[in-house]
Amino acid sequence: MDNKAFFEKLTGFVASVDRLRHELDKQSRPGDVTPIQYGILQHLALEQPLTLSEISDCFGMPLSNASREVRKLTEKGLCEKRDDEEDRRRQIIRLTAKGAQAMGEAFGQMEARIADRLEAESEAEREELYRAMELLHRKVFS
Amino acid sequence: MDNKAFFEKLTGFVASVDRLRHELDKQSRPGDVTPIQYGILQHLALEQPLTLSEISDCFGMPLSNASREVRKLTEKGLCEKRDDEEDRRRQIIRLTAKGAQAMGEAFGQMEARIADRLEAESEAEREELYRAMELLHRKVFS
DNA sequence: CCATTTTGTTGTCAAATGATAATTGAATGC
DNA sequence: GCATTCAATTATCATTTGACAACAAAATGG
Repeated sequence: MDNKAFFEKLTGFVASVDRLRHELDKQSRPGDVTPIQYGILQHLALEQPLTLSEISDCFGMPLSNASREVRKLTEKGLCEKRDDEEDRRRQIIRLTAKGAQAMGEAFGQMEARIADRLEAESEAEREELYRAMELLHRKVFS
Repeated sequence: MDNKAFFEKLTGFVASVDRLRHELDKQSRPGDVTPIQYGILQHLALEQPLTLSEISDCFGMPLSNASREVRKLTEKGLCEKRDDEEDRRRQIIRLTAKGAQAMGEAFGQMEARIADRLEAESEAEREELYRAMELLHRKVFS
């Protein structure tokens, strides 16, 4: 298989992933949270706590903008900042109980949609899909 | 495997795909094209021609905005509109030679980066990755 | 100690995006 | 023929995002 064929498959695949993400986000994102803010909340829901620098790196966003978005989220009561005891320059970001609940609901909705989509698949097929994601994640999407 | 475990894997996977896409786009996107416009160009590079409605559907964008973005692309000489002969309400969108060349270069850059990333993989492994994408595309990311 | 680096904050600005309404011309269904 | 639907255009507006500059406080490395 040449690079070109592989790359074309990859391009189409990435586009399809993007579409599903867009669709799921659209349905599950709370109305008072912007898309980028929702991305930050999702990241926090999967991995806590995070520092501002980590958020800024992960989203390829200048630190100044990460700070702004996180401030807006804290103003909405969805996450909170705390000084790092070890390095007091750092801010440690966590979801609040309210934020965790909001993300729990959002993820629940998404989970239900994914479950619908996989209804027809057998247990063995699900495991195959799981392994496919794991493989691609490890080898392509580092 | 329960829904939750599968869903968590999916969420992490989608985030990683998004990060790679973001990184590749950042490096390959021409400076005079906005991110959304670049998405439209990529779509056209993979599938031509498209109508405005198809573009608007695919990106979940109101038709009015799709029209605006495509107009900007035509003003930049990267794509062109033509009346559909069969249904004269429709506009058929294609890349111009200039647009095709620009996307050829952009895709070439991305392809090279992907090739770097897969350098270590054997032919058999590449084929496995290819099949994994195909499987996930078909069964999950419809 | 002192210069430098790291981490974050605040403010500002232009550009990109999302959303809506009003309008046109072409097709479709009866 | 006529109402309705469809595809697209244009205009407008608020919001979101990206980018940059100036600043402050804490850590680091001599």
